[in-house]
Amino acid sequence: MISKKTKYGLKALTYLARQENNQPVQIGVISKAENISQKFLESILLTLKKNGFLGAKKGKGGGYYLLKDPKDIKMSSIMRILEGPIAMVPCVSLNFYEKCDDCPDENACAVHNLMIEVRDSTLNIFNNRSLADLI
Amino acid sequence: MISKKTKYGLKALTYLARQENNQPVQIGVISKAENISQKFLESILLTLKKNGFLGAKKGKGGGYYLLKDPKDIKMSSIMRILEGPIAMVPCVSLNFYEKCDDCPDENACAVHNLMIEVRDSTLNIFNNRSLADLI
DNA sequence: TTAATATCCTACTAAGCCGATAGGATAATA
DNA sequence: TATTATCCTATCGGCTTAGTAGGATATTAA
Repeated sequence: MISKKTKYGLKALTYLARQENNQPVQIGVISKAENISQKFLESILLTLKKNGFLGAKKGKGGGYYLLKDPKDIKMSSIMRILEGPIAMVPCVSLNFYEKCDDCPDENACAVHNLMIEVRDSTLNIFNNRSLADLI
Repeated sequence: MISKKTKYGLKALTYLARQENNQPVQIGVISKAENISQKFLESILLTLKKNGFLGAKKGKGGGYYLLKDPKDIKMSSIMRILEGPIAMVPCVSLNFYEKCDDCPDENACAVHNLMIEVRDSTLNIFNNRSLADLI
């Protein structure tokens, strides 16, 4: 299960991707259109900005806009910023690896190997889908 | 990310699946072998019993044992009992469906359709892997 | 019958995360 | 200089997770 943060972030990104000429859109506009708490969305867009997905313009006529072409924004990169690991177990994560306390030997762990399979199949989707594909 | 409950449950099930003649194994034995808190494992095995995966025998020489052949226990059924939904969003779950508050129209939701894809690919693995495959 | 064994059951708790809110600081525009 | 809109920090209630405590129940063996 992904968090609401991730879901809202994805919806906001697709909203921005649909804009003509990539014009800045204000938080309030997106939050109303997508039924998202404005303050909550504010923090989400901020992290997307800090991670290089969005640009922002202050003052009248300001708002958020995409910094890259939707075709060049892989779903996997968005998911990792918003949700964190894509893997179902830390010991199988490529970008958020963590050793399991209970496993003396990872390769001997039955769960481990199954979760590698799941990770790869999910990753296969997220790596081959861009923001443009969501529209 | 799956919970420790799920991970521990899977490990315990594979432990039982490895037993000769499907002999009962006590909680304490599994918890020591797999480095799991005994009391926590106790509650996990209890839910697996209540859901028809395990049988139990009380008193000396007792313990837990599998009720079915490991080949006949699909990963998807285990995951649903231990972890709950396999889908990443409730509105895409086959067994735990829930409508999203923020979506007036599911089919118009970009996230929705992507998550159906992910669900299907994950389900494809969990439906075609049995407990026997984990050993 | 009694003691030992091992599951069964209910309740509780500390810690952490999630979703959301509050209130003001900063920067850009008119 | 007023207005607009992002930026930033701090906080909060509620829920879940992982684990603990303590005893009830059933089975076995002496």
